[in-house]
Amino acid sequence: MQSRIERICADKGLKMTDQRRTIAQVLSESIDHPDVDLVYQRATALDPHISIATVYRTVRLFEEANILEKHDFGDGRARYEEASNAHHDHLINIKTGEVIEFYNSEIEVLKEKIANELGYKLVDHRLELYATPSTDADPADDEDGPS
Amino acid sequence: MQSRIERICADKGLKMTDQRRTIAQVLSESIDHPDVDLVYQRATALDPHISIATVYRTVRLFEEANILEKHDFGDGRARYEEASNAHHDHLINIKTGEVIEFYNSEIEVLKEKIANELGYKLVDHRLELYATPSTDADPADDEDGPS
DNA sequence: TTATGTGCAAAGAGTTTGCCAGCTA
DNA sequence: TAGCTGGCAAACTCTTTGCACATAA
Repeated sequence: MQSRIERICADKGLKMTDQRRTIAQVLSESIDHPDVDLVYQRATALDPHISIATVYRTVRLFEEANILEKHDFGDGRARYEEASNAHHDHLINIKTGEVIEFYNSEIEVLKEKIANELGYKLVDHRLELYATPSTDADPADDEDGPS
Repeated sequence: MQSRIERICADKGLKMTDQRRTIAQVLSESIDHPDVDLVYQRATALDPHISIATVYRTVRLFEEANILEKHDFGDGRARYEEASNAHHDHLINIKTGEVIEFYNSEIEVLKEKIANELGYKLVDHRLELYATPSTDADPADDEDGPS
């Protein structure tokens, strides 16, 4: 069974090895934003014949092929997620490290506008909100397990 | 003559050495967002008896004393600026590396609102716009009226 | 005087790379 | 088969730290 990313690799004509296939599968199945070490752990769990260097080379390859997006949430290591056509920003729960994606069109418009008013053309941007759960709010992932 | 930062250090009761005084002066006079190496270069130009380790230790000390703000603009090294009470975000000119500060109250409000709607309380945030200068020399060519 | 700061070099963390064997197309 | 790919360890960048000496208060 081809993973989503493996299919994209095939479309792009990338040579597929077992290692790349495994890493592609791991990334296709990751709904979080894993760092290289986490990808490495998940990949070696499926197939021990993968080195950390290959993970680094492969995520870079995928990033350059626009298959992955690289993020830096300020903890000194790169985190990856599958590239999506739908742009979004990130809210990082600083209690748990969990990353929540969100999109807000008003903010998107403002970003463009600010750049223009300063005499620039927006090429890229980064918006990250670092936050703690509201005490009385729904996202209760502390003790209670999900059902 | 005491630099602005040196005065703050005195207020906070930090022990002042020649090295700290020099680094404080360099940072007080820097209107850009220098990285550690640049601070080191500027400091050693004033006084060669300063090691890079001391610069690292001093910027960390100043950061912990809320004298400096540390930024990470995605190039793998930390950049510093004097802490100001006035919050602002950054636009990075990707052609030159120049950093422009800006403040937009609409964005500030939206950040809070988004976090709240997701069930979180905003603790910190980061907004960076990566942009190139508009080819047109006149920045006032956007259709929206200025704020 | 005494706690603290500094210089130097070594150590760390994350990431990249040279080289040769191994595998894909 | 030809040439790209992977494993391993060494190298690299940025940053921190152990230790002995120097210095502010």
